[in-house]
Amino acid sequence: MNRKVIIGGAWPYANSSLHLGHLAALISGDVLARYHRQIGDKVIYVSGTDCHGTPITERAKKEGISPKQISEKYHKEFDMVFNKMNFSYDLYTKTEDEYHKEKVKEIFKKIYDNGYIYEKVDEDNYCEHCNKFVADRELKLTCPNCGEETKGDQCDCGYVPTKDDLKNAVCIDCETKTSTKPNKNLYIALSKLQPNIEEYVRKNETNWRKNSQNETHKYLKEGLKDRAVTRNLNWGIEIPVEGFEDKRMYVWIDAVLGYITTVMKYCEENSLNWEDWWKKKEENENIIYMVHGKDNIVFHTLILPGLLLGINENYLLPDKIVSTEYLNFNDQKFSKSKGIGMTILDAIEKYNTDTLRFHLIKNGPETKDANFTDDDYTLTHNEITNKLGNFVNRTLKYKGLLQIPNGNIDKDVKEYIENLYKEISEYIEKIEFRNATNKIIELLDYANKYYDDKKPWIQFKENKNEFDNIIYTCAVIIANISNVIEPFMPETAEKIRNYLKIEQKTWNYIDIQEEVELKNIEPLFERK
RNA sequence: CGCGGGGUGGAGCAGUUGGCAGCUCGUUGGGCUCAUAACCCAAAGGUCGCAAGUUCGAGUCUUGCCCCCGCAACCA
Repeated sequence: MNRKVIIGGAWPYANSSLHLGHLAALISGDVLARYHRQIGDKVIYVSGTDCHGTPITERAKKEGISPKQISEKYHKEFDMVFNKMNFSYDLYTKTEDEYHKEKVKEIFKKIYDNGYIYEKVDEDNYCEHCNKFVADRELKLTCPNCGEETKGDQCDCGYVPTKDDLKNAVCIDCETKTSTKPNKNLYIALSKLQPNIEEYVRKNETNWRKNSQNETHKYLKEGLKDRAVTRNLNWGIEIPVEGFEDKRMYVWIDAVLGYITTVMKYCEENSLNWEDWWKKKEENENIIYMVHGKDNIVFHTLILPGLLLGINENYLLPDKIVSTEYLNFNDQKFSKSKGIGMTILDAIEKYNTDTLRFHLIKNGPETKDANFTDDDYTLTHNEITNKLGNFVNRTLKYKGLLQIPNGNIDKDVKEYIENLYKEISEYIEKIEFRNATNKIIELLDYANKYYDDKKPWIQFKENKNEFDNIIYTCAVIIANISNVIEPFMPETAEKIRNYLKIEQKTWNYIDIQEEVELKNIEPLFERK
């Protein structure tokens, strides 16, 4: 295969550490990237840190530092965490990146010039004392429903204040009563684009996860509403339209356009033409994946396509929407305030990164919410240790064995392996990763059973030739295991390649070199 | 009638277009000794939330009902 594949991992928001839930959602992207590279496709796998927006400015105010300092801190952490988890991004950048900002402004301007972004005057909340417009969440009022004090966007009791309620609100900073003032905003004309978006959805949704289809239908059915793309902030990307100098761009516009700007930047740096990836080419030559959690769905199935259609330059639209459900932690929602959950940083300290990756896919929130517990992880870790680690050990550390003997491959085994590549490919391309991991477990069971059925320890005494064949065949199985686990457990795959002197990862049945010397074979995992 | 997810052997789950109910762990018994007490074989264990319906046949389709979990913030 020689397709051009873009994989866009969701851009994590830079105001708190990443936790296992993020990892469970994003890991699919790395599996896809590694798999597609391995079968020979040309992959550009991108993501970056989402640095802008109100929550970060609020956080910065509270901590008495600049939004830039906050976002930088988390950007560094994210970058490190992804590295440690062996995410193979071709480019991981941030929305604060100058290149990104410039390109976003250019794209925004095009959409504006095409008439899909238009001006509208709203009556927005205004604080005379602070001399600025304030967002609903920057207002404080007594909830007319439950009587408690609440922010203006939504109360703890679930009540959403109306425009009328907000007339009694005060500014969260200075506590003075706010008023409203006419305010010019820019809107993206999603309502006007709805027919095109609908057509796009209809054509592509069979390649999407079910949850994205449902969520998207819901919005389309209600009718798309034009959405404000400007915010009264001083932190974010400037609006490239006259008269909006005091405003900044809505973060979701900025963030989803990152999938384009990063591909552009990567291509520039690597002497490629980005249009080969993002613009119309031959049929079945391009694939664009979007990987994220379920709360991100509409931004990828409606807003991003809306923007791309608004540019009106034959941009390709996302083909495959890979949206996960949620991961719970010990049966509870991840919650920073309640201290529920585990950051990826802590998980890296505590767990083996490969078995953690594998576990989060095998028991991940692929089609419905899943639960993470320490015990469940240990179960997966030990299963891999026993079935894979031990199989490698009982073959390559066979008592007294110094090198892989010359032997003949068992024909049935070869056929089984060849077939397995196809099956795993199918599952991965159908974005059914749980099934793919189950196939890998099946292979490990098959390998151990083969070993037991063939009884090399008996053949060693009775038929040395047969013994050689068995060990050789088992070594070939291990070589092929290294290929099929590469997308899921890259470090382990690498170790095996080193043991067997395998030059490169492929996605076909492979033999091994004759008489590979067996030196420095260490257990792949330690049991917990 | 607010929206969504789910109820399958002790636990966690899989069951695609309806066709003998599966997987992992756990339990019990056996085998093996190459290996990280790992590996292999076998057994026990389920009226698939309840009820009715469609059908030669329903975990799978239809209808009604019951129960559990999300849907304020941080947060995928």
